Amino acid sequence: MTDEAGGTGVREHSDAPARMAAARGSRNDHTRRHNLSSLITAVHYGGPLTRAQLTRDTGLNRSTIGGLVTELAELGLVVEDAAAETGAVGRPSLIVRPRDDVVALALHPDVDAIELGAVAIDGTVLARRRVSVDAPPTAHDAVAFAWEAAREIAAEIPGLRVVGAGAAVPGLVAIDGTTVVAAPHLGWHDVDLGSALADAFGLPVAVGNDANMGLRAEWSFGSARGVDTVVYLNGSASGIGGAALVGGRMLRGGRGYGGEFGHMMIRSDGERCSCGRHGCLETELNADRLDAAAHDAPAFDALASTLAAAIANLECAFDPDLVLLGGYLGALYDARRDLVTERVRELAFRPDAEDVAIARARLGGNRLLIGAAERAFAPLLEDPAGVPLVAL
Amino acid sequence: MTDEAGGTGVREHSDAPARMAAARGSRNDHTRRHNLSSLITAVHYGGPLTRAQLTRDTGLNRSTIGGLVTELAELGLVVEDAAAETGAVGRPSLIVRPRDDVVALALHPDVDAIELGAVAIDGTVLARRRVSVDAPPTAHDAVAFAWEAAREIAAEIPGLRVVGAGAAVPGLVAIDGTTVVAAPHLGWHDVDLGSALADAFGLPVAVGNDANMGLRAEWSFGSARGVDTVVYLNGSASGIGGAALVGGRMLRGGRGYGGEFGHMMIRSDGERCSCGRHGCLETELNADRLDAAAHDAPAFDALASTLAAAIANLECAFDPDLVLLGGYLGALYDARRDLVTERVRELAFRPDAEDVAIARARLGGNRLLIGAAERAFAPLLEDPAGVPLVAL
DNA sequence: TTAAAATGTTCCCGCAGAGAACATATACCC
DNA sequence: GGGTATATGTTCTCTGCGGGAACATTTTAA
Repeated sequence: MTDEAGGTGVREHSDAPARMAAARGSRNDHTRRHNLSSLITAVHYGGPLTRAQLTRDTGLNRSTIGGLVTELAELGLVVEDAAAETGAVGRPSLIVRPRDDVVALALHPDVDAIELGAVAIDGTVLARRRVSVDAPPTAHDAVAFAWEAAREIAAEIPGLRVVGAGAAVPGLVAIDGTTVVAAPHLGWHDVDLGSALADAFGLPVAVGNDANMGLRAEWSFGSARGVDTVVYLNGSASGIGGAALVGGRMLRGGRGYGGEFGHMMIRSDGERCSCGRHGCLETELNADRLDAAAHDAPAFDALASTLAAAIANLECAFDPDLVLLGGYLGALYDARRDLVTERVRELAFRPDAEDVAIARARLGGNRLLIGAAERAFAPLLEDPAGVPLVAL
Repeated sequence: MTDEAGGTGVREHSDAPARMAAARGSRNDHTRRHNLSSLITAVHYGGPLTRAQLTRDTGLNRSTIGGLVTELAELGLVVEDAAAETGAVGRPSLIVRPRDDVVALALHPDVDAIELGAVAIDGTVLARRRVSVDAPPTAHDAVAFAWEAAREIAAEIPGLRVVGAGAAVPGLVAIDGTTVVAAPHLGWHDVDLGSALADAFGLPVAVGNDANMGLRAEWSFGSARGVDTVVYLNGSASGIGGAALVGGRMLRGGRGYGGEFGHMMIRSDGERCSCGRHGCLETELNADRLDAAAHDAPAFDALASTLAAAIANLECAFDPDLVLLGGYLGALYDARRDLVTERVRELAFRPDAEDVAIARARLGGNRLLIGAAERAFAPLLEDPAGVPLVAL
């Protein structure tokens, strides 16, 4: 026993509460909330499902499912359709589908453009607006554009009900989900984008790093759908963004800066990086170098090997089920798929010969909007009866 | 929307169940189980606590706490003592403490010795047996010794009730928690230690990597007590073991091989490592090099800088609340604390100037036994009424 | 047309926690 | 030493929620 926990003394002020953050006392209505959450989550990720399927998936009783679905319908979150022709024996089961007028707003300010989308609860991007900008936008620019675009969308699609807004920002976002601590390419430092958005829209807002949002989208509806442990690397003009999903949860870190794999050291004698260190991945393998090597096979192969080394390094740290590559890293992988696979196999630490699974991201232009919307939907999925919807 | 989830079709066989592993339908008795778990978990980590404290911590009603504690007492897991003198106004609250005759067995086979301990539910090592060996033991040796040692301990302390056994092994352990896939220093490959132990003892067994077990112990009762995100590096004769706690959960990875930071690339032109790669941390910074540099300040400082580089690398990947160092890495850190801190600050990616928190592990010789026991206690803490205790 | 199968609906039961009312045990004040 | 305030343990009742049986509904198959 350690010095601080032994003996027979009673500790009136224990650290137990900290350990019990997820283990609070549970009341009966927590059960109800949990089950409502299970159902809306199931139709969110799984699309339209029959009541019978929900009964099997959850293990709950038919009658309970009936009551829960009725409550979700009264909350305006799902609708029940008559069954399609199934060809099966027995009374056809009602189809539960998420309503397509429940949306989240998703904002993506970047160096050359600002984008806003309205994303339905099933992941469909119902509408989007984009404006190109000559100079990196300020947070005020982003909020002003978001407001205008939202008015337009509201006029175009009447009757939308909004649960909240999410924003994907190319930079470091604090753990509070509102403050952009540093977005060098935008020139933002300690900008409280979340509060600005929340004040403008009167909605709950979640701000996050763009790579995290991208991985979230790919996990929900893309190449990493439902995979438990994923490492994500995305190459863009502003460098390499990284994110990781560990045991089904986003790696956030103590301050929210976790997953910055672009600054993992990949060559100890490499060039100096903007972060002050030497040989960071995003310095050794960036868009400029890739362009320069486009017609120089050995140089191109060397870059592919660098990618493989990064993957191998991440593989021994995370042992992921899947390594997901986006942006120019996805393109590089597709162009030298065999070489990358072979080099990873050579370098990989894994004792079983089985190859590391590598895939390319595939949601494309909607990825960040979908990911930001996912963040905004999260509270609704957790407590369907506790989150108000407001008219857009 | 993606190609696979759009449209209006009904998916009878959705992937929803996979997403709902932790979101299964919940019955009322789940609530009871959860609350029992909360209480036993609280006294496990927090030591003796008053009923009043438990009431505040959980938010449950006094009467509910009374019933729950009574049930835990009937299960033989806790005892209630009369209050000590508190000096406070009001009726003194009963003290709930874990019973000290509920134990887990903890086994630690290593290259030069085998060790077995009986660890009480409050983390106290009640008894331990150790035998030195000339050659690395086989799994059979380990099980045979464990059996003998357990018989001795049973004779020494009568009346012990055992919940299960845990084993900490210096090597890679599969995600199933029973198979040692590769323990090079022991010469073990694909050895099913878990089943061998379970067959011998008739108990549930959890086998794990020694670094994971060590971090678990430090998190429960040591330097990382209750910290949410921790990166752990432990230097021993058999190399550098690594482990990470992410959001309060152990980083395991898809196959159970996560956290192998000893094979993180730290010098791209470094020496060849036993794993086949070059410049792995445990090759650049091992016990031999440390011994050789003991009386050579510049060389010693260089090793400290290597440690700092490793910490900085892990810091930008995980953004941990704490970096925990054990074994010779802890000693190295203590010897060059200022240098390591300064180099980490130089290299650190974090935008806020705040230093990365670094600490030395402190549980010492009992660490692995405590960690292995923690793993064995985990099912009991999760479902106190569902795990049988057997006489030792 | 009838039987079988699967699902929706209704009603009742049991379990678990909340809360009120009461009992008990301490400290503080006079 | 006695009375009061305060905090906690105990008992009893109430409510909410899921399970399950019985019945109703809707389909396919014979």
